Amino acid sequence: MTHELAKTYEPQNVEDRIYKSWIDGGYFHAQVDPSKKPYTIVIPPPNITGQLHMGHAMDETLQDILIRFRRMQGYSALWLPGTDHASIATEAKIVEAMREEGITKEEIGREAFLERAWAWKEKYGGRIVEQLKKLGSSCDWERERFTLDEGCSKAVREVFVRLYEKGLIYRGERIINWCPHCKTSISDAEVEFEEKDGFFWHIRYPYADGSGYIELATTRPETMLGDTAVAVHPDDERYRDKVGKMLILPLVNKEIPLIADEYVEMDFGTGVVKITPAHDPNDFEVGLRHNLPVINVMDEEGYMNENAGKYAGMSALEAREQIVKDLEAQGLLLRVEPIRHNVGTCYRCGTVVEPMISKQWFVKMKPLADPAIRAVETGKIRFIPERMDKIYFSWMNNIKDWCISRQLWWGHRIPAWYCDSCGELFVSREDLTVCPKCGKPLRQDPDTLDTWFSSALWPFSTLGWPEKTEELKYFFPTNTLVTGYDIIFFWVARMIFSSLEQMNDVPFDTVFFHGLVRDAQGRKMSKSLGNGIDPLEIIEKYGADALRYTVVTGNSPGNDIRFSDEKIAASRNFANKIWNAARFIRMNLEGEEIGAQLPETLTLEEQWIVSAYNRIVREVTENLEKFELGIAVQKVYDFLWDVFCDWYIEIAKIRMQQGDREAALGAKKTLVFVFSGTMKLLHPFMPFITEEIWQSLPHEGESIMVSQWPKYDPALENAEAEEKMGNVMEAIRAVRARKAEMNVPTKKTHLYIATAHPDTYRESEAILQKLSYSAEIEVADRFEIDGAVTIVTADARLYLPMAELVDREAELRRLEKELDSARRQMATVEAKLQNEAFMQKAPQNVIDGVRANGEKLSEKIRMIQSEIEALG
RNA sequence: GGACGUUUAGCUCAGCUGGUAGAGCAUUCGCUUGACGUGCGAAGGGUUCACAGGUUCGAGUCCUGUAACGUCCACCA
Repeated sequence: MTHELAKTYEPQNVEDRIYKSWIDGGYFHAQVDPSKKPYTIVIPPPNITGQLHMGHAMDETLQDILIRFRRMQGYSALWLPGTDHASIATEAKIVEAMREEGITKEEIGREAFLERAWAWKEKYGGRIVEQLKKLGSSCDWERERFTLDEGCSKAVREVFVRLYEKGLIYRGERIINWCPHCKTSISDAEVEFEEKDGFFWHIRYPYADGSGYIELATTRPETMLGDTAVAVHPDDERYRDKVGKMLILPLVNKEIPLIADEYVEMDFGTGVVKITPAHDPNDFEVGLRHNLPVINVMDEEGYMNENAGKYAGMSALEAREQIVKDLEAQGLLLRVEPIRHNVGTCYRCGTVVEPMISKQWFVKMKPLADPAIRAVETGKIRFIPERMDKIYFSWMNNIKDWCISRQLWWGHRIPAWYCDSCGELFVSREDLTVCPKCGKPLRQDPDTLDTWFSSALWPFSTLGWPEKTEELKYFFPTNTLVTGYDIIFFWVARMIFSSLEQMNDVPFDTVFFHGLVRDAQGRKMSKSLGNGIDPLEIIEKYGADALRYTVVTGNSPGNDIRFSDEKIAASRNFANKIWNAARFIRMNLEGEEIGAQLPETLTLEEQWIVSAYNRIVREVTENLEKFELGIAVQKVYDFLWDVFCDWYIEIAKIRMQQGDREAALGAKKTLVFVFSGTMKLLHPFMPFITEEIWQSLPHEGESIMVSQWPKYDPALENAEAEEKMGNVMEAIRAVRARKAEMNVPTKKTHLYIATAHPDTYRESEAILQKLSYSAEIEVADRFEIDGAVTIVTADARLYLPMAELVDREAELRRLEKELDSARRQMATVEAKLQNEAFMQKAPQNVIDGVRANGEKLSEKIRMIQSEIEALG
């Protein structure tokens, strides 16, 4: 297919059409193919509630680059897409929508609520997927999955039952984090600490024997209703003889003991801690050690419960105010001290979490963490950048049991059934209705599982596990996981231990971490700041390729990047540059039937560009294999713009305009070969424009995305041609610079070239003539020219006879300056060569390099000197 | 309290296993050079890469320490 190529690249006219052609071609679909090696990436499933944001844009772009690269290399490359049901986030959205209608989920009940949730999922769940397509993501959509679909649900239940049977899942009363807004427990990982202003209320607790008071301080006075002890440090002199005495808990008028525990720090605050086992994780531990009763004074909504006596029914905050007042009235409040302290908040809604005792389901982590630590230690899983492993280890080494039950409806329901008659508990793969023991009806646990429980299984649940599918056998373990460092605990760590436990293998061999996309000022993009940039608007305006290029260029693994108008504009300009190079080539191809092969024999400049291209092929491939995507794309950019366009196209014009059909054909073939190959190198980064261009040039095959990745070919390497062209280019630059300096940039002048290598320059005469704006060119080993501008390059002396423009004095000064600089460089070279330590210890190739440099310099110095003599 | 990251041209950032610094943007000058002004050519700009030591023949690149900024973890009631 051919299209008229517009003067500027218009991605809007290209992208959707190309994407559709890829889908229609079935190129995204990866098959189980024993003749190929598999390469697999599973997508970090975006939330169905989500809208595409810049974080996704970067994440998906990196994955698509890797997948497209491997696919072209001949792997059976599977990029498995899907979405996450995101229990808390989704449920919150639906509850919110219902609130606007004036109904609550309790009113309509579980079933009706879930119906709404699924309807919502059907309506909005596809939105993010459509947005991913806009980026050009080459996901295998035929294999799209959802964390709550049948297969994933089956996997979740299988894992739950297995872990339960192994004793790695248990139900128990522990301190958990309760979010009063989301009305569910959340895991430790889901608590974010925020520094907030608060108060230290200093309170007196009287001794029961009337022998005075003990002073303590608390930030949460309302919890005192659940105090069951007061603790001091065992070594604290002040209380040595008091430990063991009873205290009267104010307001409650109950006796509680004064105990000694190492947990208390003598130097902090008053050195006295009230112990509330039901509402503080540390106190809970203390309580266990001292066998203290646990009194929960709050309900799940964050209101004081019946244990709170007269405060029952108040919210925690109301109770706090009242309690402070009451203490004050009784003269037990000593003072109030303002402090800044860290408060745990819910990562979803930001509400201050309430630590409280609750009966929940937990995963016992220690046995799972050990193999997970080893997998990274031994290198079975590699983190890029490597430093991420420290974060991982520190978390895994200090891991606590994982609270997995949520008081939500949208999610995987816990497969546990209770018999209210005989009190038995059953955990089962199959739904149960009657008690296998006593035949009475069973009641299923109302809770659902933490969303991350299902995403932890994603690398294998999506491939069909627990069934033994062909896909699972072929594509698992997956290869690369691409994700942001912000979900290393939530997701990466949990996939690792889940996979090791269930599959007895790692889920992936490499984790490629990227950073955050920040705004132009370096701030995190956020809704509240309103500084978010919508990738879809960027795509609309600049094209997906420009967006993709922007998020990978100048970026290194694990580091954040800033997104700015300047950057996206620069990317757009690059796309336009490529576009016009293609336009030029196509224009010159009209009426020619040429293939995609190189000509049989190559001229010097063709040898040079092909050799340079060939090197780029090798380097870009290596960079991609090492996940150095930013470096890889930078190399393609530099080659395409600075080498191919700025030099080779200009050079090729000469032969194409000369009228010699054979010569022109050679140039055209070379242009096509190098440019098409470069389009392939660029394709993973900028898939749309490269496809559009590749199709418009002579090519073999249906699509660039299933064409073969260019291979480095040692036969194309030509150091001699590169050296020769390097000299020619240096001469051209030097002439241009001199003319620019003299304000006659395009003046056509004669050019005399005195050199020891005349062949090179004679061969390149036409090039020199055109690019240096020369009239006629003469090449010899030496010239005697009066009143000429002289230029000395490493390889030649160049004369521009512009007597009328030459200022002898100025020429002399310039040459002196050049001589000076050459001599200074020479001095450092000589210093090295005379340094015995250097000569002895430096490797031979470095010494050779310095020597060669020295020879060049001395030749240059000699030439400059003779010019100075000639002038003087 | 602990760990980690960053600190390189005016701005945003590259710089792999150590061999005397690069890009994009911005700036200045000059170009209707028949692919592209979203362009072309040329130029200036780092007191040598936050600072102080050290290792080395040689350090932006390795080690130690300091400072500023940032991130994560822990959390003292």
